[in-house]
Amino acid sequence: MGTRDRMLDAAAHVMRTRGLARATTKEIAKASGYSEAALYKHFHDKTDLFLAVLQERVPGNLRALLTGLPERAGKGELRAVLTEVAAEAVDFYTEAFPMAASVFSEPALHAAHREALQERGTGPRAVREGLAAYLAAERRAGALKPDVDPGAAAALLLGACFQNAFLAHFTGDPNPTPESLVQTLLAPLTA
Amino acid sequence: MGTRDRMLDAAAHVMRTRGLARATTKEIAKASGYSEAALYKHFHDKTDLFLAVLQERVPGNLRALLTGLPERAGKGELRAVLTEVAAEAVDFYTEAFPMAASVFSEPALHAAHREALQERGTGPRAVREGLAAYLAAERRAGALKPDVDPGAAAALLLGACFQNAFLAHFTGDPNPTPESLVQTLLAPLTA
DNA sequence: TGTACATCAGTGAACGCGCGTTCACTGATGTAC
DNA sequence: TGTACATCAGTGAACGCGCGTTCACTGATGTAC
Repeated sequence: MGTRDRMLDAAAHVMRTRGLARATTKEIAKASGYSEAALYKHFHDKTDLFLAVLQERVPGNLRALLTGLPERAGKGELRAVLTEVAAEAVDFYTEAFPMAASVFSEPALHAAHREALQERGTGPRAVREGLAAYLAAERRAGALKPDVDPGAAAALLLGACFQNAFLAHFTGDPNPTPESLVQTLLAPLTA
Repeated sequence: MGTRDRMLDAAAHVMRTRGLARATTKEIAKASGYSEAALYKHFHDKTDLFLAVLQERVPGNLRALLTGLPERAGKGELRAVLTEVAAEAVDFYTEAFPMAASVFSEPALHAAHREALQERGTGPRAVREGLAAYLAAERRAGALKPDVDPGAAAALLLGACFQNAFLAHFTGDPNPTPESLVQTLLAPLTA
């Protein structure tokens, strides 16, 4: 693992454990095992470092799971797949939250980040879109009713996971489980 | 409107418009029309000021709407009520997001905030709970099936609104509308 | 093989700046007699 | 009514500190002849 990677790991770690306000160049340098000056050999400035963290240290398990979804469509696994995705999504969002918060701190960082996302055609929407694509495939396969809106369904499920992750940062109170969310999403609610 | 209120307004405004990192005592003092020193006559320190913003400047329309829900249960308005709540929730979360992000910045602020919420028995969970209570009432009234989980249903709908608000801060891409979310939530998905 | 120089990752110490905070103070208003 | 003092909201200017950033430098490794 190269120096740069160690620095990104250190930055992500400090952001998560010490809070954004404590994620200073000194603190990150110390955590990485290098000098502050070394940071500037690898990143143009602090915004550049944070931008790299945002782009390269967002946890990747969920993305991998979503990539594999298309070929699992139409095999009667709908409920299992959704439950799996929901569970993974909670973990993903829980880890990503403190990093995403940094974007509300610095308008300059926010703008640069948004631009970088647009260029790469990715971003926080990609997760929703990945799940929506899978749901559309299941609909085509006949597992979902033809008038179902895959985008809305993905938004409901992932939104609940997203908010669960946020709330978990505030209180230890229990959230609805992935199973109950999927059950409630799939079943008819009205009598 | 008293001095203290003007200061809180100014702080909330600066946080929303200039970003957390620019929400300094200087900037807030300037926006409020008072000196920095005056800030310290009304708040013990900066954390105390931020804590007050978090407690007293979270937008209140949604809360008012939720308070009025119980008496609207069992009147066949289910879909309309949910759509109204969802629309209001998006506005609420959009406004509240930049302020909530501040909590990920300072562990000390986070801890103090969490403690204050616990004491007052309120917090970000209260919204979900308010909606869940309404759904439970509708279920009792027979508008929802008896095996519906009100907590999970509230989590799905509000979670989607929460994430919509977050995503709107990143890109201008359209999100699922409140109507489509409610429709997808209520209707049976599986064939 | 030895020598002279180039390259490169990384450092310690310092820099100026803007931050949160405090100080001694002011001027307006209230109050006692 | 006039005078002397108390109270109170608010200020301008300064404080020390820690921040992000840069500087001149070092020592190890590579390369030419």
